[in-house]
Amino acid sequence: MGHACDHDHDTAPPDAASVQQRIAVADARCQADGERLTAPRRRVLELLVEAGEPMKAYDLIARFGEDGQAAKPPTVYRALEFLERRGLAHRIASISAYVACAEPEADGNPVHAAAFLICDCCGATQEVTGEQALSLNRAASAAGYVIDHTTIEAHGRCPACRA
Amino acid sequence: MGHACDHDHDTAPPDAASVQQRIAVADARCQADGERLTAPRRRVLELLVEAGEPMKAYDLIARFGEDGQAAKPPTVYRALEFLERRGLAHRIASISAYVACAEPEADGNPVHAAAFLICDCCGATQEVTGEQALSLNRAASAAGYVIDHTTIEAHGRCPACRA
DNA sequence: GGCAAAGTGTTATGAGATAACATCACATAC
DNA sequence: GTATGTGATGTTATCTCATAACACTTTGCC
Repeated sequence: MGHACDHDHDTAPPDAASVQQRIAVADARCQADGERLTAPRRRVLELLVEAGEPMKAYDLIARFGEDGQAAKPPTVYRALEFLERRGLAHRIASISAYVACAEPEADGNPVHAAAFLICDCCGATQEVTGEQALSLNRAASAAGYVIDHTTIEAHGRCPACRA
Repeated sequence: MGHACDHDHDTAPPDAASVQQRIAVADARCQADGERLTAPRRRVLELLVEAGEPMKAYDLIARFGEDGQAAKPPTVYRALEFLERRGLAHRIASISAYVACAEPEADGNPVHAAAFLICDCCGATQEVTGEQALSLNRAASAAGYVIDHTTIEAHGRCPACRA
């Protein structure tokens, strides 16, 4: 996503090989679980991993076709739903955007609670551990709630933009 | 907001007197800070307090006029922006809804970090203390981020709907 | 092959939010 | 008490985000 600020941002996008590497791992894990990383799902994941930062759904739609052809919205939204269900991507509700998961299944659980630090200046987003989610779960238990999933997002300025 | 479940929910809406009481307090505080709780702002706050649970922007728009006339979207969105800025209401990003603040300025700070427990069954929403936000702020500091505001929302089932 | 389930393509539309500009209300200075 | 600037509102139009509904295709299984 774009930059609201005027200073430099040297965010290196991942090289093509490591992108394909991550997709291969995702593919293998889907197969192991009896799920299919089909062409549209793979393509959306590829776009998210390449971007390395949150992307808007309609940016994914616009860039979906390798030839510059746009996809139809349901194609991308369905792929996003799948990727989220598998813990391969996350929706960031506060900015209506989507991002590839930084550590898919790091804890052995495909769907994990994630928390995000989002720079409102350059758009950089960092996924942090689910520690906040645990704290939230404790508060929920105390109130008698049973939690399904959490949305934890902090907005501010990253070290580079803070200057 | 509506109920997805079939069992009973006896959520008592606040009586008219206590609604007006809360609005009077909000009004006094705005004045003390040199802000004006104008007619459309007051009306939106009134609708939110009466509801006692999150409301969609377009429900506020539809019910804005006392005579059943709808408002124009910017009227309500501008009022919501003001109420949020003053800490009198919160946006719940994960469901694109708005709710009156449970404890305006409880800590002396008009704009405070809030966290929410949201029942996906009956729509009941509970605002809990900013403890989670503090934990998130610590994580952010460790990563060099400076935080402006946070979005902390847990979805699940409340005690009544858990049964 | 025949079947059921999951996935995709396509059209259309619903839901959420804001840009832009004209007008109005209010406080302050003169 | 009137000029002036600022903040708020009214109004139109449009933009962004997301999904319903239905036809068709692919896949895995018997």
